[in-house]
Order: sequence, then C-alpha cells, then structure tokens
Amino acid sequence: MQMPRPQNARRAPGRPRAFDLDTALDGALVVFRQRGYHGASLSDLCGATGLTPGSIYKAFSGKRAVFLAAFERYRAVRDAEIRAAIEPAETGFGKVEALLRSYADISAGREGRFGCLVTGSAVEISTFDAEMADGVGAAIDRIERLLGSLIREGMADGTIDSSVDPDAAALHLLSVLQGFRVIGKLGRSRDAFLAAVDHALIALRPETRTHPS
Amino acid sequence: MQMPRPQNARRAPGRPRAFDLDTALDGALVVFRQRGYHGASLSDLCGATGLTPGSIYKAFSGKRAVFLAAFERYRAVRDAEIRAAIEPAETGFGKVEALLRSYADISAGREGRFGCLVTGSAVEISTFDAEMADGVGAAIDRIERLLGSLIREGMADGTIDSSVDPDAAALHLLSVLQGFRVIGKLGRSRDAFLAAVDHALIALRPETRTHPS
DNA sequence: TTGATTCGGAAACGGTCATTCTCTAAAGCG
DNA sequence: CGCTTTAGAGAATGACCGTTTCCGAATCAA
Repeated sequence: MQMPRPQNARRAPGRPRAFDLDTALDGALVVFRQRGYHGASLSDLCGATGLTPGSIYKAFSGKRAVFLAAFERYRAVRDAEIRAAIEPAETGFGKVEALLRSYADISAGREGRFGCLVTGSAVEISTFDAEMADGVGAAIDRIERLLGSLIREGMADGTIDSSVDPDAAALHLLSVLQGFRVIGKLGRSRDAFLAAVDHALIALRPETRTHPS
Repeated sequence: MQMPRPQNARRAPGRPRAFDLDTALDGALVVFRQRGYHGASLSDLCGATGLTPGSIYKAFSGKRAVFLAAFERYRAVRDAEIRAAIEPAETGFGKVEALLRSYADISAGREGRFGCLVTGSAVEISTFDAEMADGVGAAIDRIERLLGSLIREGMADGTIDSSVDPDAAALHLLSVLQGFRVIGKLGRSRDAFLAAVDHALIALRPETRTHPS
C-alpha cells in the first residue's frame, strides 16, 4: 500500500504542466457559456485558453471531458457565490430575496450576455449523453431544493406567508431565476431585473393580504 | 393559409413541388427545438422532413434560411395559440392567468421536452447574425409587451392590484414563462407548473377584498 | 410533339470538426 | 550525464458538415 503523498508533496514525474488547469477551464467556461456545447469548437476553446489541441488532449480526454470539468467548476464557483450572497441575510425571506437579487446581478449587462452554463446546457440537454444530462439535472435540482428550504425557513420564522405551498413557490422562483438567465442573454439592466425581483417576492409576503376566492 | 389561385394567375412554370413547404417546416421545427441551431445538422433536417439535401437547397438558400422560415412559422403558430388561449377570459387577470396556464401546458411532459424555439434561440443568440438575433429579440419583446398590456388591462378593470409596477410585473412573468420552457426541457408535470402559476399570480391580486371570516 | 423551366435525388465538393500522431522540451532520478 | 516520463506544439487524419453540381423527371407553353 502506498501512503498518500506527504505534506511536502513530491512533484509528479515528467515535464510539469506549464499552465494552470483552473485558469484554462475559466477560459473554456466563457466559450461554453456564450456559444453552448455544440456551438463551441475546439479552436474556440484553444483561442480562449491559449492552448493548442495537443495540450488540451494531454490534459483532457476530449471536448466532452473539457465540458464536464468546466461544468463542475462553474457549479462549484456559483455555489460559493450563492452561499456568500445569502449568508448575511438573517431571515428566510431575506435569504430568498438575496438569492434572487444575486441572480438579477449576474443576469444583467455584459455578464448576463455571457449566459449561464446550467441554463444553456438545460436547453441543449436532449443532445447530451446520460452523464452530462445528469449533471445538468442535478444542478437545477440543487437550486430548487435550496429555494424550497429557504422558503420553509421563512415560513417557520414568520417572514414568509405560512399559507404558501413551498414546493410550488420554489418552482415559481426557480423559473424566475432561469428566465432571468435566458432574458439576460438579450441584454437587460440590473434595475429592470431588480424591479422584477421585488414584484416576484410579493407572493411570499405574510402581510395581511386577503385573496379573493 | 393558402390562397386559392385566381383565374388570371398562372401556375409557376416547371415541375411542381412534390411536398408541402409548411409540413416540411414543421419537421425542421421539431429538430431545431430539440437540438438547437448548431446541434441540428442538415442530415437531421433531411431525416425529419423526408427531403434530400438537394430538395432543401432548391426550396431554401441554406440551413440558415430553413431556420429563419421555421422560426417565423413557429412564431406565427404560437402567436395564434396564445391568442386563442387568452381570448375566452374576460378580465385582465383572467387573461394573464390563461396565458401562464397555457405555458404550463406546453412546458410539461413530452411537448415540454421538445423545448421552445424562441427560448432555445435566445440562449444561442451570441452565435447568431444580426437578422436572426433581431427575430429572437422581437419575439421575446412581443410576449413582454402582451403581458404588459394585459396587466394594465387588469389594473384598469380592477382584477389586478393597482399598486403594481406593470413593467416590473411583465418582466417577472416573462421570466416565469421562459423559465418554464427551460425547466420543461428536463421534464416536469403539468400539475407542478400549474401550482407554480398559481403562486406567481398571487403577486397580481388586489389586496383589499371581502374575506370570509 | 418540342423547348423551357423547375424539381428531386444522388453523388461530389471543399472546409472544418474532433481527434491522433510525431517530435521536441523539460523535469526527476540514479 | 543518460534514462524515464510527461508536456507542448503543430501537422496529419478521417469523418462529417453545409453546400453545389449533375442529370433525369415532371410540368406548361407553343
């Protein structure tokens, strides 16, 4: 049995890699977000990463593997951003609001035009194999479950109307988020999205609203 | 809609076309909806239309032109469906509700997995030329303006809260519709979408109503 | 009929795609 | 220093892409 590498890690044998993998993935990510999987050619990827086809195939088994790695990196980075966005809020409603506002931010302007790798991949999903499709489905489920748990938290702490159906509300807000990412591709202002967020959140407010039957 | 040829109009010279253009476009449409523009190859198009490359190029100037024609047909068909869906409703709120419910219908199940050509094209938009991009932008704007006018109608007839910002509400609901189309690609039930519609509509309801106590 | 015109279908075309190969460069090890 | 191993660069490869060409078939006008 080989012990895991000691703390003063020894370098792998052979010539060391001359570029940073995550930096390269960040370049590939932008291309996949802008152009989609099928719209991104290997020469696009080479241009965005500064690598040659040979180097890409030394590091990855193919375009599909580059996509999978870029997707996983995107998911991890976005996950951290989302957690950071909702962390300061102290109520369930506040966390939902912070989450929607953070989506308004990244869906607007230049960043919004880059698009979302998850949203874009969901649209392309019928051209993906099972592993790629599972990754996309899991990423969407993750956001929906997060929304659901924040909504239940708000219902428990009194900041969200206790009469709402949390699953229905979660799907509603998940749709808003995905819709932002689609519409953001055409270019929208942050203010417009923020106003839409404020309107969407009305449905959660516990104020003494009475609804016609 | 084919006009009967008037008596004085001559039939075009040469061998007549042996297939129906709109039927062929319907086949192409499904392929573009499922696979997107870049994911749809000409042989995919041939398979779905039953035509050969030669015949396609006799009828259209290229793949791009097939897409443009399919897109325009899709837009016209969907426009008619939407008008039919909201026509029976008699209030602004009722029309908005009918519109959202019709999107819940087409976003669910097998039909939902086919996807929306407008939504899919919006995601691919940064790979399109100006004419294609304009078509997509116009199609989205059209839905947003329709939502805005229905919301204003409801505010005028008292079925929608008069304090809402109609533009913000329109962008909110447009996002819900586009989000449905994205999430529908992964497969959702009609009931789940309908529940989400009900929740989204809470934000439009007038606040003060007699409520059975 | 004949000629003009357009369609349909198959094969062929150049280009680009993802991928592989080849050869050189850069590292650790003994 | 060789020896081994892996990275890098770019040319080569085969497949498929969108497109064009070619020719026989179908129609109308004369």
